[in-house]
Amino acid sequence: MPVKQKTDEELRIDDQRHRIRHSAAHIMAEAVLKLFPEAKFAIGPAIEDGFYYDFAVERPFTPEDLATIEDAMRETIAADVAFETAELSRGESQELFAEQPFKLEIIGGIPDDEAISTYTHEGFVDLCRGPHVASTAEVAAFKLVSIAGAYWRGDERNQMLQRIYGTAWESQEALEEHLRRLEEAEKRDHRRLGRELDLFSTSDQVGPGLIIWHPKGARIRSIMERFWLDEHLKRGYELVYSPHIGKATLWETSGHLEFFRESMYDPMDVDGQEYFAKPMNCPFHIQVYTSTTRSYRDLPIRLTEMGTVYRYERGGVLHGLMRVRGFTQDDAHIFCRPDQVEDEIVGVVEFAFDLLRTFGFDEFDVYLATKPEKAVGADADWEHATASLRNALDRVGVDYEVDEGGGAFYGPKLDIKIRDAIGRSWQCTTVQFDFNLPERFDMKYDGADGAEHRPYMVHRALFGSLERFFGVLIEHYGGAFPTWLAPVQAEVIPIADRHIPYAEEVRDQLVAAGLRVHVDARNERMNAKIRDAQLQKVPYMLVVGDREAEANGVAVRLRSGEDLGTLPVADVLARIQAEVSART
RNA sequence: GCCACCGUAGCUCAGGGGUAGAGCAGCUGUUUCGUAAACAGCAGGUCGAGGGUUCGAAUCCCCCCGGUGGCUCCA
Repeated sequence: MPVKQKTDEELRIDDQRHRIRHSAAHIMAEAVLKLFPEAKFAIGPAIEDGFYYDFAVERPFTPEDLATIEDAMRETIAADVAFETAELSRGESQELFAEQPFKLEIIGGIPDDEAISTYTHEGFVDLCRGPHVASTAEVAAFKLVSIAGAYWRGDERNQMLQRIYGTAWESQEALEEHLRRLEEAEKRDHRRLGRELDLFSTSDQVGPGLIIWHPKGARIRSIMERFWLDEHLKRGYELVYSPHIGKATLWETSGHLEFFRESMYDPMDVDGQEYFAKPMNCPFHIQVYTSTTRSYRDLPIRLTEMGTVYRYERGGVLHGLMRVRGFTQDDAHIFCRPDQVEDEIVGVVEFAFDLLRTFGFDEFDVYLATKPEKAVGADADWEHATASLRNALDRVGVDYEVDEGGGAFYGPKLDIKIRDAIGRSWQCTTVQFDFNLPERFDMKYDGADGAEHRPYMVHRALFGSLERFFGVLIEHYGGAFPTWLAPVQAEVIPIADRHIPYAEEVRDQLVAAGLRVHVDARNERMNAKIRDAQLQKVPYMLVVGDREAEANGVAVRLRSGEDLGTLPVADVLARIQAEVSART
């Protein structure tokens, strides 16, 4: 869980790359100025793997412009000119950038006691804190990647600027390595694998952001759900189910219509009453709680549901399984007494790590978000809840970062992000206190003291959204799901048609033992069947020919390409079953 | 929602004012094969939808829908 410390050498390279990228941004700005003299400059920082620069220009850039700009940049780099820095007074800098409104705005935002510096190369002066490389030639390898619109200062009320993204490296090899990594990521893209492995789709006819699970994807999902349910039952959660719509009054009480309306779909009319599709499950779980009086002895109550919610997302943000309009949360609500929360949080955190590890993730980043400016609930409750989160994390022995003021208005929260096989980070688990809903729904329990008390309420989702988690899983495994999850665990490959009956016998034996097995009885050569099974990333290929039928065995090939030779069917069964029970 | 780009067969793509093409997949036939693609034939398209310009539009223009990369948003 601790974040890995970088070595001195790694830090040196990071610094060098940062300089290169920042310098590349300047060189690009200079090239743009040469080609578009009227361009106004905004900002141009180094970012992960590259850089960008934002410009206000008469017309948007085109892909052809990128090539022209690249050429101009190459000239500057070939000229090997030095970067020179200077410190200016406020007045001098304002004079220098008199024609550059964005720069003037930035200068206006620099505190009086801070120095204003510029970096200059080849006559191009930019307001800049630095640092840069000594000379343009150090930008050894770069490539302009894409054009995008971007709002000035990231605020959509502001002017939209034209942003050019580029990548830059200390050597041609490093650039090529980066491009290879991008290709690798593209091969893992869950949208591509979703189609190639026939896992899911979306349809124009259904609508964007709405996922259609195909048999193989649904198979994996059902395995995930079964495992999920077993683990919850083991840990004292109770399963509930709730409807997909609820009356407007419910959402008024919960406050969703007041605070979340822009993410909710318009209501439908049912017998003259307005009903809304649910954007969250909590109000329903609260109904379970409030359906009867509760005693302090009943607590904690842990209610869980795979609840499908619908939220309006703007068209431009939809992305495969990662950002959708209808998704299923592995939701749970824990209602407990203040003296129970810390243990409850420990339980949730340990549960989350167990669950995520089972799905092959072992690097986590944990964030604790505390009370924001605007918040509901008593200070004492906030303090108690936040302390419980901290104590729980300490007890579990987790390193975490604190996001001061980053909590929701209704309670502090804890987020867990996972790192996938190629180092990308994904938000999954979230654990949130809620001081708002218990109040709004007037939840209570009878305490040992005979008085009524307000329970604590904790929302938590471990996968987060099943759709998104599935997308992350696909990319993490690159479609090669471990045996326990693989939609087809073994493909039986008869060499000639006369081996089909035996192949079916083998399949039947394995299926009877609970495995997912398919016979490739197509009129194809064995080589083609192996190729297709490889491309489908089936963990086991069981080749059967005369020899195997004779020996009552199968020739086992793994998707790694490894050939295990001929094994008795019973041995293969045992081997696969062992992997399934170990969840590998 | 905003900016840019894209939308041609199930998939990947070519064609870019004179009414459509390849490979793979599919179907049919032949072949019955020992660890990543047998061979042959056939079929498959209102060129995302609608409107306009034109003698003629897949091609040019407008608008809508969908996708991609960003921005913004993300209880």
